[in-house]
Amino acid sequence: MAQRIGTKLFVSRLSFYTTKDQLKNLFSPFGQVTEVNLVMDSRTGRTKGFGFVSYQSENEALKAIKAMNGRIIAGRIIFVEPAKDTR
DNA sequence: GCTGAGCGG
Repeated sequence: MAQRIGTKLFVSRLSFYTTKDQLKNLFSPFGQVTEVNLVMDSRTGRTKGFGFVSYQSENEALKAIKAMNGRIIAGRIIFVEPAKDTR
């Protein structure tokens, strides 16, 4: 299977006030985002601090990773890496 | 009103 990226991106270490809309406009210019999902907590109704971003192609997803990995968002460092294809 | 490793529904 070798190294497979996948179109799903795992975005973590976000600020607790960052929303899905923020991620969308931050990851949109790097490629066509087909899906943006911010994981919410059922107890507080706020973000867990991580989410998922999907692109049309793996090359766009990989480009977004290199472009946004370890970048400053909302004054915090965010980690971007391919999500597990455990789906 | 806060916190801070991880892979959601």
